[in-house]
Amino acid sequence: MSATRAAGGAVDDNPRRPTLTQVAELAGVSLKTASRALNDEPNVAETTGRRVRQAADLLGYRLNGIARELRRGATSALVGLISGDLTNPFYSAMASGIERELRQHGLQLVTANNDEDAELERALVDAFLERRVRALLVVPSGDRHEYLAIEGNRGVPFVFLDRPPDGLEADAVLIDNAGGGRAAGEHLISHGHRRIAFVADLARMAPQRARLDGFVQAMDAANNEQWRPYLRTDVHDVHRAEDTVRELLTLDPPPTALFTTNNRLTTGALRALRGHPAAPALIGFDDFDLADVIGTTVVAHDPVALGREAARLAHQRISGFGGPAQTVVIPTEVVARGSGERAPA
Amino acid sequence: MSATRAAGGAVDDNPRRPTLTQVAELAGVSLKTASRALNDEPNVAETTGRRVRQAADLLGYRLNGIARELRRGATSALVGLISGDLTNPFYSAMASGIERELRQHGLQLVTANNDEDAELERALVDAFLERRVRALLVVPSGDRHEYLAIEGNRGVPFVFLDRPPDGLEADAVLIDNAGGGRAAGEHLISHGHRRIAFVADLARMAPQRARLDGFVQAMDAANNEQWRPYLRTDVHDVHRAEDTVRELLTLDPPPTALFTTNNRLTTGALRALRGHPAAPALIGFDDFDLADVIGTTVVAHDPVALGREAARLAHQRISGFGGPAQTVVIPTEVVARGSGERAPA
DNA sequence: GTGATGGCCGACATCGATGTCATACTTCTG
DNA sequence: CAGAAGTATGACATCGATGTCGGCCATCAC
Repeated sequence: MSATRAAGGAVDDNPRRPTLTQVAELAGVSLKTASRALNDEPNVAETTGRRVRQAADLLGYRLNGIARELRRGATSALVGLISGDLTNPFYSAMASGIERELRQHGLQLVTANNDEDAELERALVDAFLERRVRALLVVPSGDRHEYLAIEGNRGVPFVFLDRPPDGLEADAVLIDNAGGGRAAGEHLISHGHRRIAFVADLARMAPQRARLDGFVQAMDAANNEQWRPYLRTDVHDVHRAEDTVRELLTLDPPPTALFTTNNRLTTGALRALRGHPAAPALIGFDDFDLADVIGTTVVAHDPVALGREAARLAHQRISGFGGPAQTVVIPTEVVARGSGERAPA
Repeated sequence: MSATRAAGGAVDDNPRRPTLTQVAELAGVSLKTASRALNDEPNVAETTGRRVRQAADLLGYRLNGIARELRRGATSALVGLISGDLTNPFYSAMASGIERELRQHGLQLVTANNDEDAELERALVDAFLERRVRALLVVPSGDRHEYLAIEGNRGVPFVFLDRPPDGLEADAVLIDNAGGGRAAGEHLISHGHRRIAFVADLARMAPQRARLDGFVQAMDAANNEQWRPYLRTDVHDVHRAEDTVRELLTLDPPPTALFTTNNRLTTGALRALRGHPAAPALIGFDDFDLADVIGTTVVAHDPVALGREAARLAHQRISGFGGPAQTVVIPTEVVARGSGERAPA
């Protein structure tokens, strides 16, 4: 009862958890009978059952899920998620959607951050497979995913989130990136803009390319070429986004509108534009908290739904569905809040 | 090679993963030798090792971590986190800090959402203990945590995050809530405010009470009683916060300043204040993205550090540290950005 | 009274890995 | 060349649970 003992260290006389065998011994029954009693299996006398449960309580017995899983088929109730940093609200919203959906099916989410690094990602996939996860949800950072093809056929379903699989067929949940990019372009065009800056993240990421494709479609449809000098890609963090936007504003002539292609870049742009006398119009991909308060027009979508759909697909596979690979597309919608409706200067 | 087979369903002739025994058979060695070879243990002839590794590759063998864990001592490499919804940036930042720290020690984070429900929380704790997690990190929603005391002594370390343990001694990482509350109060007082509204979340949550305590200290020190009519507690979501602030503004006389005690409430307040001609001063607990752009003064702290410290404490216990319970306090700091420096009307 | 039925229980194999110990075969030592 | 020391390997027990099967006993039907 000393403070030391109460502190949660491994200090009991026997810090090892009691096993079912010990419970059985204390109750004076066989191992198997104890197992039956605690699992509410039939054919256990009521008094026996009570004795076993008392013994279990007394010892503080807790079933060993690892042993059970091994016996039951060496596959856990875990589903792995490999994504970017959870401090990015896009990923955390996704994770939240996944977690909620999985819980309904008695599955648990295990998360890991790939740091947008393909090498680390492979290692994490390996680690998860060794843990015998039931399914793997991946926001892939690498380009080629063939190495997963073998696994996909061995009973561990893969679901790709936000970025399409390359080199194998697998379930995926994507955002309508091209549609969103096009809608943003059309929105700005319809408000009279021609010199539109396109500020994008790493071009190696497929969603970024798709957003550009859609945007280009809108520009082509409007016969507008004036945006080309204002194309900036591979802007990967908030600070570089801020700098890039500042740089754009010094051009002559400056762009009259900006399209930032994800939440981080939009944040950077907002910082650069703060207090600017004649701020250009701004539209950002990804909705964000307080965008309504700031009055920022965005191409919105539902990242929680994205996660939920991915978890749903995974659960379908876990339940034995063997049909062809499916792709779910999450729609986007332009939400006008003021910044995207400013007229060109 | 049909589309169906490529789709990742369980469709191989033998969807079961190969076992080490099968690898050994194919390589023409004993089970144990195969184990030695794949684990780089000494005393394996080079040619034998090569044969085993080839066989493993050929079969697509992947070690069964569940079996290994059982043999090695029935304890996994998992650490559980039970918190509120990850869409709350406070929790997701915490989770990110935890994940990063754990990874350095080869541990994996498993997350679960307690929905702020004490009943569900107990069930989740049970589930995690059955999974034999190495440690449990909890943002408790319930008030009493005695039921964890037994576990703490059985070798599974507990770490409490954001809210102190009640009814047992255990490691904890807390924010300097009282200090932050006091600082916010002093800040507003120093800018001439007296009629200060205090808008708080559920009073049953200890951090909320501590923030109020600190705030009251500041008011008492300034001999100010005028804030009392503007105390509002148990405001639990963004919408109610918005409504509450609107209501406060209709009072006569209205408060000249607001102190909202967490990020959600601050968001609600910002919505209510949007476009208001003579907005009261505002200071919010918890920093948030874009607070700099909006110009919102906050009591800031570092939730990533909070997570990191919790993971550090957990790892310390896992490594065998048996000392008394430790409490780490994360400091707060008032970050002035304009909204908190507005003079009283 | 005999055989059949069903309830209750325990012995033992099993899941897939690792740890212990024994054994065959080299190689070294004096 | 005998004995010691070291290398490469395999047989078997083991982690903690569950599944299979068989035994014992009471009850019941005929």
